Amino acid sequence: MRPYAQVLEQLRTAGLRPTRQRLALAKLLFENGPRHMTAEALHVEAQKAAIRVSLATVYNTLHQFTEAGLLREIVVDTSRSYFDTTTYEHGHFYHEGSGLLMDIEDQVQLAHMPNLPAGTKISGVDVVIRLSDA
Amino acid sequence: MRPYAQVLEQLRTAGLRPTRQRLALAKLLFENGPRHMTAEALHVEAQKAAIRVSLATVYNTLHQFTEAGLLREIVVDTSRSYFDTTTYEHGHFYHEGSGLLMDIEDQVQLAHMPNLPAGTKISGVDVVIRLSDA
DNA sequence: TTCACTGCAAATGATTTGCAAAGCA
DNA sequence: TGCTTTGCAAATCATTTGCAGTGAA
Repeated sequence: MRPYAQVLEQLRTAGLRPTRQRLALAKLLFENGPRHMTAEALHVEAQKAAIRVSLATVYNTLHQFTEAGLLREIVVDTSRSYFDTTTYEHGHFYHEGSGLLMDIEDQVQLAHMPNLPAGTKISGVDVVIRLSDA
Repeated sequence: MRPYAQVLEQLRTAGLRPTRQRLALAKLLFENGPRHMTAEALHVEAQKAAIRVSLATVYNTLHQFTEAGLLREIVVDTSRSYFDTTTYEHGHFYHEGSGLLMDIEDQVQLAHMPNLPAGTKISGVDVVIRLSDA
């Protein structure tokens, strides 16, 4: 539930114009609580909401929002990209059967951080718990 | 450094014939310590070793070995699949710039396991520490 | 003799890109 | 007016698949 003003602000900061398509997609993404969307799914949802936007623009917009810090890309499946509206670092449950991706609400932390290879620094820590039906 | 006999044994168990291509690829994969390979990289390596094998067969073989439990697939990048010769659960360092994937030697465990969604069970826990140059 | 296996080339599917038309500052 | 943005269709790229030929039991 990110406020409209914040979206505008971040678009402006990123040098992105608040076009009809970007605002409409932002509304779908941010006015419904935390979400995990694929480009295809967002496009379908836009169509249903009678928003005229091409799939190419959905892809562009997702990447631009990610660079602007409004979204975070989550890698759980080689066959498609997921974008998460929750941008701080947190773990995920991934249900392989359904393709459903969920935030892990509890704090998941590593018991201890391993030593890094020389000359490197951490750019992110991904924790994915893969689920199947019990 | 998996022994030849074990590879044969696991191929037999999986109902896979020990063909020239499978044995040659197994040798490249398992006789050089722990490795993380993409299909493309393994194909190039095979060519250099004068092993005649098509890219399609490399793909088939990687998947068959994975199903047979000789390899584990690691998801770190939507643009390509990595296969790990170390099959027990362990974390990875992924260097985004170079595409290099490394095992984390220290034991990385979660500080505590979160509650799972109802009706699900864990099929795997992936920990990936993304690295960039310091 | 049969069924598995391989290689080739074509198909696939998600994503990206080139470019002309349309939109916003 | 001048730079962005969009949409379409074509291009890409890793991966998969159809199928005829090859090989192993």
